[in-house]
Parts: sequence; structure tokens; C-alpha cells
Amino acid sequence: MISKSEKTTKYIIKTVAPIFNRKGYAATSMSDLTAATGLTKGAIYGNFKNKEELAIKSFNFSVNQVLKSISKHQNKNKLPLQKLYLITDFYKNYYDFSKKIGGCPILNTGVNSKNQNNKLHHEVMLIIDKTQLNIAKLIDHGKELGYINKNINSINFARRLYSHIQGAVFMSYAMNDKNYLYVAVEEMNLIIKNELEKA
Amino acid sequence: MISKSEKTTKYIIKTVAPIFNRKGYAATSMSDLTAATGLTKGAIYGNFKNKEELAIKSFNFSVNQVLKSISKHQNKNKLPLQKLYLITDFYKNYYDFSKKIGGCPILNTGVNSKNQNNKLHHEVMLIIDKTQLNIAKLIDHGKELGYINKNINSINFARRLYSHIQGAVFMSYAMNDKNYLYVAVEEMNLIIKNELEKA
DNA sequence: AAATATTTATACCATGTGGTATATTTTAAA
DNA sequence: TTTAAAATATACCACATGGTATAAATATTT
Repeated sequence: MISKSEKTTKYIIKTVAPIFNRKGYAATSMSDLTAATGLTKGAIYGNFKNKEELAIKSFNFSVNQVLKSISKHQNKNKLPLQKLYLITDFYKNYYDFSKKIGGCPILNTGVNSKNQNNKLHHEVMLIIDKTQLNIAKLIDHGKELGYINKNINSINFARRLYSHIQGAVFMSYAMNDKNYLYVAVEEMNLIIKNELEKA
Repeated sequence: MISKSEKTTKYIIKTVAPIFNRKGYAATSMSDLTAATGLTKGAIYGNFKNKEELAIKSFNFSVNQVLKSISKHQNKNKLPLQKLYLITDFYKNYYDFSKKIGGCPILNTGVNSKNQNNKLHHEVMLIIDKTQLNIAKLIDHGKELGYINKNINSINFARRLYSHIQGAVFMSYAMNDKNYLYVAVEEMNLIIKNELEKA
């Protein structure tokens, strides 16, 4: 059976994740967290070792919200190439999507944790690596099925795609302008078509 | 004649700018600044209204370091198209360059100030707008001189270029990997060649 | 229902925060 | 060289910080 603390632990993470995401680790205070959760420091410190542990779990929670949504979106098609297009398609709505969870956790935590919190920064690198690898696997799968040009380097292409997208994520965030995402998605789709698709 | 306080004001900004850039506004404390400058709070508050004013001036100082370097790099050629290539070329070394000044001020402050400090965030938007406009003007100039295809939309292309570059800036920063910049620069150069250059 | 274990609230700790009033020192002017 | 002005240091303010010991309350087991 699920214990009381397991429930409150999840409740705390879920409530606190967007705050950490929006404000960053250093700028988020314990009082921000008690105010948001309606709990006391006693309750929070009873469920988490310290602020850092909570921040890391919150980051992973936020990231999983993104990854799950992408994964769900990808289920609309079984073909690797179409799944790739569904990734870029997902980012068309990323401005509004990420707003709901306090911004893009990769971008925000990637920047905020650098030179500030090594554990948090390490988590970011793991997620980026993992995501790029998943894209590369998708490309590999497309090669196997004969849809994708075998001459292109899967992991390099995945890195280019991810970099391109994150650029638009940052620009739309910094400038309050979704258009950066729309344009980047169209650009990526063209690149996928021209470089990946077999004639 | 240059007053004492003018000198210390400049000294403070110059010394403090990389700290604000690296840590962000909230995570940078006054004691960080007194420690770095060797001055007391009395001296700092004698030259700046408050922490926010100092942060804004520090941000603009950091940005100007970047813009001046780009401008200097561009002076190697007078032709608009070549000046464009010199921009992308500049970013090949941006990982090391930005490291010296505490990271990319646009990226760092763009992310850190969002939803945190409106004045600072406003400054970021102004700089991005200005930079994109400068690139667009360069393209326009290239059109006038007949080097650049008149069918392309200058400001839209400038936005794409900037977005693309900032993506690589973020990725190289988050992943400690200059390669993202190298790849993005090559990609941009190809795009400039294919879309901008007249046949 | 009583006893035990778990979870949460309270009250506190030392230290750090941005900021300021004022004394002291340093600079510039007379 | 004295005097006035400007710049810096000192000492302090009220409040916020992350974290903890312990008491109170709530669940769980017997």
C-alpha cells in the first residue's frame, strides 16, 4: 500500500517543480516551497534530505513531463521517419506547453546549474545525452527499414536537430515569440526531408 | 578630467560583470562583489543605486565586449556577404571567448532574468532585437550591392541565423562541447551560400 | 482500543541578505 | 596648506536564509 509520505513526497515534487524550473535552484527559497505546498519545513525536510535533493527530483519530474508528452505524440505513427517529424511537430506547441511547467527544464536548468550546482548540471547532461541517443536510434531504425539514407551519421544528425530546436526554444522564451519555434520546425522538416529521406 | 569615482565605477563593473554573468542576478550576493573588487559595500553603494543597477550595467558591459569583438572581427572584410561569414566565423571560438567573460551574457541573462527581473530581461530583448536588426541591415546592404538574392526576407533570415547560433551556444555551454558550435557554423555557412548568395 | 511508528508542525539556530547612516579617509579647490 | 567636497570604510539595521531538534499530531499495527 502507498504510504502517506509517498503521497506527500509526490505532491511536493509536483507542486514545487515548476517553481524550481522558473526561478532556478539558487533563487528558489524554502519559504517559496512552503508557501506553494502549504506545508511546513518540517514536512518537506521529513521527505527530502535537503533543498538540493528536492531540486534534482523536481528537475527530473519536469523533464519527464516533457519526455512523456513527446513519447505520446510520437505514438501517432509507427514509422521512424514519421516519428522524427512528430518530434519537430511537438515543438510547434512547446512555447505554450513549457510555459505550463515553468519553462523548458533543459534550457533553464542547463543554464542555471552551470558552474552553480554540479549534481544538477550532471543531470541535465545525462538527459541531453539520452535524448540525442533516442533520436539517433530512431534514425538507425529508419535506416534498417530502408526509409532513411544510410550515409548520414545518426548521432551527429541528432545533435544538429537538438541544437537547432533548443536555439528556437531559447529565442522564443527570451523574446516571448512562438514564431522562432515555427520557423525552426519548418527548417528542420526541410533538412530531414533533404538529408534523411531516401529519394 | 576623469574623477576618482568614474574610475572605480568602471573598475567595479568590469570586475563584477563576469560574476553576474556566471551566477545570475539572484545568486550573486553583495558579498560576492565586495570580495571580488576588494571594496566595501559603502564604496559600491556610493557608485550604484542598488544591486539591480549594477547588474544591468554589468550586463551591458558584458554584451558590449561581445559586440565589440564581433565588430572588430568583421572589419577584416568590407563586403556584406563576407561580413556575414565573419559573424559565423566569430562563433567558432565563442566557447572559449565566452568562457573568459563568464559565459554568453545573452543566453545566461536571457534565461536567468525571465520571470525574475523585468528590467534585466528588457535589456536582453533590446540587445537581441538590435543584433538581429544589424544582421538584417547587412543583408540589405548586400542586396543593394547585388551580392545577395533580393527575394529573401532580411529580418527573417537574421532571426533564423541568430536562433541557430544561440542553439549551438547553449548546447556547447551545457555539454562542455565546442563541437556544437563548429557544426552549427558550417551549417549556417551552407545556408548563407545556398539561400543568400546570388548564383 | 491501546501502543507504536510515522509524519508533520513549532520554535529555534547561526549565518547571510540587501541596504543605510555615519564616521573616516582621500581627493580636489581655494 | 588649509578647507571644502567627494569617496570609501565601518558598524549597524531588520529580515530572510537553509537546516535541525523536538514536540505534537496523525497513521498504522497489534
